[in-house]
Amino acid sequence: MKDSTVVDLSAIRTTCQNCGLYQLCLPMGLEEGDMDRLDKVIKRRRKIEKGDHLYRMRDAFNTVYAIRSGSVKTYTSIENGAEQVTGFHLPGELLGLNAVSTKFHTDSAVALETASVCEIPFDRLEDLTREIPSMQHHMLHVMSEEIQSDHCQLMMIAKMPAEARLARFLLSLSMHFGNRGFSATEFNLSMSRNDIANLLGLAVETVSRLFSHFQDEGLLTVERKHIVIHDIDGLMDVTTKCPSQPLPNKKSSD
Amino acid sequence: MKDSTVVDLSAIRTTCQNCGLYQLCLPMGLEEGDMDRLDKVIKRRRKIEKGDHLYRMRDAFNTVYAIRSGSVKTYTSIENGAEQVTGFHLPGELLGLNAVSTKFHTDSAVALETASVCEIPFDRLEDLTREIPSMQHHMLHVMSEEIQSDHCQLMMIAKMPAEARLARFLLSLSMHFGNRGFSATEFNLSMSRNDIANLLGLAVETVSRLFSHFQDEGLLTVERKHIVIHDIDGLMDVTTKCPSQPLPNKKSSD
DNA sequence: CCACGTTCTTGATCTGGATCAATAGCGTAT
DNA sequence: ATACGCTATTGATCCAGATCAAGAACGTGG
Repeated sequence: MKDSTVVDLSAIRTTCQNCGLYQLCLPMGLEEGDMDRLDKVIKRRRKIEKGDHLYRMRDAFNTVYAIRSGSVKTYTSIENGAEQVTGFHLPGELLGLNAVSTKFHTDSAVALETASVCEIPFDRLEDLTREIPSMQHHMLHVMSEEIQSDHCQLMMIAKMPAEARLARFLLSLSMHFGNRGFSATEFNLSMSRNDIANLLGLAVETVSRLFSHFQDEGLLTVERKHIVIHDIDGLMDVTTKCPSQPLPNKKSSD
Repeated sequence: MKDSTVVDLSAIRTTCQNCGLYQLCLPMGLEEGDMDRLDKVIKRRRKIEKGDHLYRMRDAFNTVYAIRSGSVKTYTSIENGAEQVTGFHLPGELLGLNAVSTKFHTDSAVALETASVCEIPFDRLEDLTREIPSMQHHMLHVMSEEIQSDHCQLMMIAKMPAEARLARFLLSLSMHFGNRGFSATEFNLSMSRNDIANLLGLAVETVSRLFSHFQDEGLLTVERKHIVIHDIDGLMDVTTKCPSQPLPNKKSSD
């Protein structure tokens, strides 16, 4: 369904070099020779259908996944069966590294839509990491980025009101799409309202109401999964609407 | 300013081998020879007074810190001046690694009481990491642990009621003290109520009330900073008091 | 010693967002 | 088509925990 013509597929075998995502993904910053070595350990193009799991909590950890297309949700489940969404992941992102310390996964990863991923055996990756300095740096880089984004998420849930959380979520999606060459103002949500609510620590109903509210304000148009952002700056204003904030330079009315 | 006095400190110079924390800290799992190499790059025993900063947000990142004694709070500040506490850190913990991706710190670290830390230049550490496989693994280990604890924290703030959060916080402190050879049931809090509230995403008043409440229930005795836990199991029960939980075996009144 | 600032506790009130409830829009299997 | 299940929207009510307010306990410096 992807390359439907008669050409032989081996000739057009994808490599990191022609992946189009390589600047966002693992090979970022690698020299050509090193990229070839990486290429050799990667099992490419595993196809994943919506609802399929890349891995599940408690599975043994031996593979790292790079998303090529589609989107993936990660979540952890708690004793009592409740579920906490920890993130939505777009092409170019690396998944699974947080299991290094436990040797088994502490979260699950499920496709939100048809997706394709590259699989990288972790032990082979660790070898490479040792041999290629910039690769080592990159691994630490990826993990420290994750820590930072978690801190940000933490702060958001702990301190920001519901509307600011949703606004920030939408802006972050918009930015990611923009970075990947898609429209930053018009896109489809691959996740349900439920998943969004869960990620943001809100109830579904609240998310739904907020979408309607944003639409009433003229900030965006929402039709089910389809979003068109009309006023990025307006959304950013919402982001900073924290109760504890003095907001000295706004309107100057007082 | 490094080796200033006349007594010869070298005789009592601490090394990782005799640190007592080495099983919790960076040298964990290293062989003796490798530990010596690590020893050589570590600047030991920087003394930190209460309120002093190890580093501040936006500082250039070039050093990783290992806590030897005392305790340290990490926090990020948001645009508007609000502050989000991201963690309290006890002896044996490694600080600063999350700045790898940005090359500058995205959080600040301040001593909650007099503390001493080891400083490790990151570039030297990265070299070592490349040369000592188990060290490389350990670095990833430490970071993935941090990610997991952040996910846990996220879940807690997003899904658990106030009392469960405080109970979990106390149990986690208790466990950490226990692991370090101190009493798991009697200890002093080095952080203020304000800091606790901030970490847990609550108001100070709520934390204060919960302490009183726990005391009324006979779970613990609290006198300012001094805590004595009387009923660990009871506290654990509180931890699982989530509203979304069916709790079939509770009272059976309906 | 007392004065002043900080941190903590406790009580009274208020509110953002959860929960409950009902309906509407879609998807998809028969 | 029709029926069933799932997801989303919208309204009405409720409550956990925030906010406001007032003391009390402590620390620190004169």
